[in-house]
Amino acid sequence: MPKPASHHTEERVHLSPERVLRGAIAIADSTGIASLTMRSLASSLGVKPMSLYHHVANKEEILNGIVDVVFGEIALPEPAEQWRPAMRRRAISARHVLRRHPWATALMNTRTSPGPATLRHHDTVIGTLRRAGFSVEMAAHAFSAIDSYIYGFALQEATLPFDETNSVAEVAGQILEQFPTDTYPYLAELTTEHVLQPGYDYGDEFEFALDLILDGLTRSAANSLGAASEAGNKGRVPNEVVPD
Amino acid sequence: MPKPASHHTEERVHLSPERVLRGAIAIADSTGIASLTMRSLASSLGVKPMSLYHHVANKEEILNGIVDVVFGEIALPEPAEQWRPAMRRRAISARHVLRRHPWATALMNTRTSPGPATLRHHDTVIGTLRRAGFSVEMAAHAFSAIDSYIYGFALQEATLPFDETNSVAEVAGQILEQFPTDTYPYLAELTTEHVLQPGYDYGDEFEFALDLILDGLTRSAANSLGAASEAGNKGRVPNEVVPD
DNA sequence: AAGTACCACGTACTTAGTACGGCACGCTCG
DNA sequence: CGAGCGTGCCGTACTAAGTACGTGGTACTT
Repeated sequence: MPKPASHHTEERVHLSPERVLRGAIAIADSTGIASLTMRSLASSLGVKPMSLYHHVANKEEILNGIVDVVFGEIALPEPAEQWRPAMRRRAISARHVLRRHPWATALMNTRTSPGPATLRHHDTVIGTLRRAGFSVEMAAHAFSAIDSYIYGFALQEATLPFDETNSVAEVAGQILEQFPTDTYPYLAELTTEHVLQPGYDYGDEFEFALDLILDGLTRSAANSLGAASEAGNKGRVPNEVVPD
Repeated sequence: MPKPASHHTEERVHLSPERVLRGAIAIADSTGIASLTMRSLASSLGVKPMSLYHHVANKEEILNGIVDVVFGEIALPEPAEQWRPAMRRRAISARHVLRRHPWATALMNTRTSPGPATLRHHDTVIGTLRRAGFSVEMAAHAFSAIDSYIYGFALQEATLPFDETNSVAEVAGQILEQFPTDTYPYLAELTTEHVLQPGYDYGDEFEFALDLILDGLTRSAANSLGAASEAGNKGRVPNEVVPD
């Protein structure tokens, strides 16, 4: 028999900022961001609440931290990759990550100080565009366009009121049944003829507009390069021509 | 002299669900969604906290309610409007509304039961597309593309850590100064050569990708109509040809 | 005028974030 | 090898916020 367990000794856990953040993400993923409290987090780590404060300043810092961890999970472009496949791969990776962590998209909003993984992510993305020949302004356009779409899509996907337990059919039915069929006729049509069809998955929608945007950027970037060289900066030699 | 004011009589306020929601929006707009508590709301309405519960079931219902009010502020397409200008006008209106209520975008995420204004909004948008000749599937594509972009842009705009008080320059400077200049070279470049330029306004970015998406939809819709008529449903007579 | 529905209120309970100080453990140094 | 000390976990307790419950005043109805 081991010595009579004082509450230290045997099961002393030894936290760390990383363990705290990982635990926080685990709770948010499994039971929702609302159920992430300092108490629930401590308890899941086998620790009392106040112990957490030796590793993080406060709950805000935890929230900042887990958002940055999530950003770190997104696949970055490889240096050698061409801009379009690089952006496509990154966008798809981002969507997967944000679907794994449905709370993250909304949480980003309330954070104003980006962490290192976030900054690195942004820097790499912009760098990929710039090295492909995008002007600074055009890179800003592209970055804003793609990222807005990613976050917006993730936000909508996260808002969908169905998960594994209740299907699309149930929820959509419930909402529409509350009203006479002709109150929202087009919504009803879209729902019954599209959303409720077997095999429907809203996630499949993602790549449609992603490619739409990438097509548009390819065109715009080509134009702006043309315009730019007309404007006289022919000396510039991007190491890759913009279109694709 | 009026009768000795029992706490009723004179200053009896008479709440209503509408007044409660309006008050809630006022607080969220002026001091942030975090400062919207049942107590602060009650106090701003000249009432004690528990009085609110005679008009709304709980705080959740308030949050659902204010999100729906915000949706109601977005300009809907007119029945006679062509799809492209209609979508453009609506998108721009939505961005303005979501900028007036920066808390709304993130809050949408946590709501799963859409209110009547939200449903009406969606129905009108889908109807505009369908009556313009979009197939059900194509309307779903377009709806998802445009709305994802709107919400994502609004989310990014709301995340920007500057408002009237502190300028872009200060904040951007603070973040980048924490690191050696070459840690995030492309981010630094974009910031100094673009974001910090006089007259820069992130909001101007919105219409660039919006038009990109609308262009892409115009093209895709034309293709899908072509494909559809080849597929044999020539009998269908949309009252407007899709492209523009 | 009496009854009644409505609705604001006071009190109090629960959950959550966190300030403060105590104290066990194990490493370092004499 | 033992005293001292830093690290970091814990107990207590305070504050803020959501809200259940019961009371009583007000004004409308008959």
